[in-house]
Amino acid sequence: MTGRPHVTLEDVARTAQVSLATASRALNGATSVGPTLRDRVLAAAEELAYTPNAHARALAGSSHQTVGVICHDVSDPYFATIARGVMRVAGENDLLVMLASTFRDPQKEIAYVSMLRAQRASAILLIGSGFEDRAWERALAAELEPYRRGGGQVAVVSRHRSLRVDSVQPDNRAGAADLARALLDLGHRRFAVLAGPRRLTTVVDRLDGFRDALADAGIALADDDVIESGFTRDGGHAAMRELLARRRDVTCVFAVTDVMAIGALTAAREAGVSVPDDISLAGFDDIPVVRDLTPALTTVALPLEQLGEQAMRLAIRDNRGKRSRVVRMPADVVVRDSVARL
Amino acid sequence: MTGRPHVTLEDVARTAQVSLATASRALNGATSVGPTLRDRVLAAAEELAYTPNAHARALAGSSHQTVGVICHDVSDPYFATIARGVMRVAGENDLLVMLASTFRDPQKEIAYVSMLRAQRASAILLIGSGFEDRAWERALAAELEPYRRGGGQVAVVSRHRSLRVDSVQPDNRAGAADLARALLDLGHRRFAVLAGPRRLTTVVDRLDGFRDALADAGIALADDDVIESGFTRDGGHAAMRELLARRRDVTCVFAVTDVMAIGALTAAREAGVSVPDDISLAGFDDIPVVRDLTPALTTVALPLEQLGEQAMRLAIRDNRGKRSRVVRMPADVVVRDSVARL
DNA sequence: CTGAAAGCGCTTACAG
DNA sequence: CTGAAAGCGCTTACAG
Repeated sequence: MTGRPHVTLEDVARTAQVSLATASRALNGATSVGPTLRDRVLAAAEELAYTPNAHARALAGSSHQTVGVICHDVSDPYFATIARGVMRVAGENDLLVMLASTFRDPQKEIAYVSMLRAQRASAILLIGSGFEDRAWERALAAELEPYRRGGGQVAVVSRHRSLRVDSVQPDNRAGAADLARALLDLGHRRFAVLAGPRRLTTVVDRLDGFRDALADAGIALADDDVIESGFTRDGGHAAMRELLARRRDVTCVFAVTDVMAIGALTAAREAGVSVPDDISLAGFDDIPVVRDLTPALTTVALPLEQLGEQAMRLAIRDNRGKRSRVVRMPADVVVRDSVARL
Repeated sequence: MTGRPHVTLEDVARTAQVSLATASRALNGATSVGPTLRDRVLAAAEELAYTPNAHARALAGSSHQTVGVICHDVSDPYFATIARGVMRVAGENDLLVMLASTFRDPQKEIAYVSMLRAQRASAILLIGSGFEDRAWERALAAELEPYRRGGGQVAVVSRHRSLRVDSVQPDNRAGAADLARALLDLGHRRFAVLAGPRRLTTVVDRLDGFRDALADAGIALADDDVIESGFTRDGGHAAMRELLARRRDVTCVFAVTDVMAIGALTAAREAGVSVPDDISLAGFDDIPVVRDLTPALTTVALPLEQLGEQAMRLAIRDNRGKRSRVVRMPADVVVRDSVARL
């Protein structure tokens, strides 16, 4: 820090000609302070443009008004929409949010938890899929454990295999199964799935739900019918290109996220393949923009903003000692124009 | 904070049987500490899962590794994309970002600056349009002034009339003018504009640029040709509905942001009006998803991620004493399928 | 290279 | 109602 030093409580106290304690009390309103002195303190603070030092406050034992939120990528509409819910609840509770983007690097996730721990964030929210990776899970737990022991709250959105913390669980598996059944009802029998990396629990859950429902109807989804690609718009685009190049007899494609479906839709258009006339397409999440696509995308709707709101509420409501809470969120199939009835 | 108290440096020092000073030095690596003692300290810290208290560090005069970022709405693709650039640079510099969403409430913007000031964030970034409002500007300046005096860095993206701080300026005016000329070249003569609230500087700049370029070509844009609406997808949707209801002879519509254009596109589709066969449509920003729309949207491309990166870089590179820096960013017209040649 | 001690800016019992 | 003083958990001259 360069420049003139900060104005401190001491400056305010001196200007108001009161003790440090009185200045502190007057500013915090809590304990009673005589009106004369209080006004003098307030006036002095105003005049000096005083702002309390949050670090000193936190150290001295007052409240930590910050929470940490870790997501994979803020610019992904899925996270951006969840983040909106998080920010709203945070704002309502006068909390400051420290938001970190891991850019899907598991190591960064752990590094950020560590930083947030150092900041003594009162809560840490992990938004987004966990990784199916034992070593990573252990390392994450090793950071989270002492954090919680020190009184920190932890809440996650999506499934993290071995983390015993409060969580908001979108019903990925059931939603994908419902989608499969809806598509079967429309007459589809030959499917392909555009999937993200299988180390992501979300991918695994959706894929399993979809596959199992098909199996229940006597339809097998071969490994070959699942194209694994990046968990992004470009990943979906590439996967769809690959699928179309193979020229298979697929009538319906399920992209495990809307973002991938968006890329897939454009890939189809570029290849001169009409959706849904030549091939049907469905996604998952119901991010805001999918109803503005042409055709509007059939998908499994998750109440994204609520996911964020709920996670934040879990983190705010202390839950010491009790066992971890789980808030399940519904996943509802929304049929739009991107799927055809056969 | 409930639960067991945090592990402190003192615990580490005791465990390692060294002084507080030595433990501190060993952990920070800076000053030299004998290898034996250093190893003992590191082992103790590891064993106790020690994490330094960032508040104590900040108070004691070490570095503040946090920066504050204030935007209107994280879930808006425009901000989300800019935020991506911000997060990347922050990550590269081991900075933690405190992100606040004002939800377009000017008062909240000021309140957040105040909170960030209290946190002693080393820099504050204001992302997004300023408001054309004298009282608000004064109040904002009243927070920012003492912050900067105390050594805080400030950088903004977009124009803020009276804030004399470092800024990243997308060329809204010139970009809109270029767009107007491109549309004129395609043969359009009757235009309408779907605008956001005029108290936003971004709206004013784009509108003025567009209008002036038309005027230069001898075409007047009547007040009546400008429909003011919300700065959102739904705002664009409503504005387009209104325009179509008026059944005017407009051949081309300019929505001042892509997000509004997306809503407008759907409104047209719902009304059975074909874009671009019946009416042409253009946006501004080039958020990622617009190339995936049908038709792909003609727009004015802003290097959004770079906007965020540059702002963060300005904030990181100290600029004490020198006058405020301005980084201009190009705005390039990208013609896609949503506009027809007449 | 190592340690004792002051100080960062607050809050909060503890007295009065 | 008000004040003197201890303490939060670190860092960093200052001595040795």
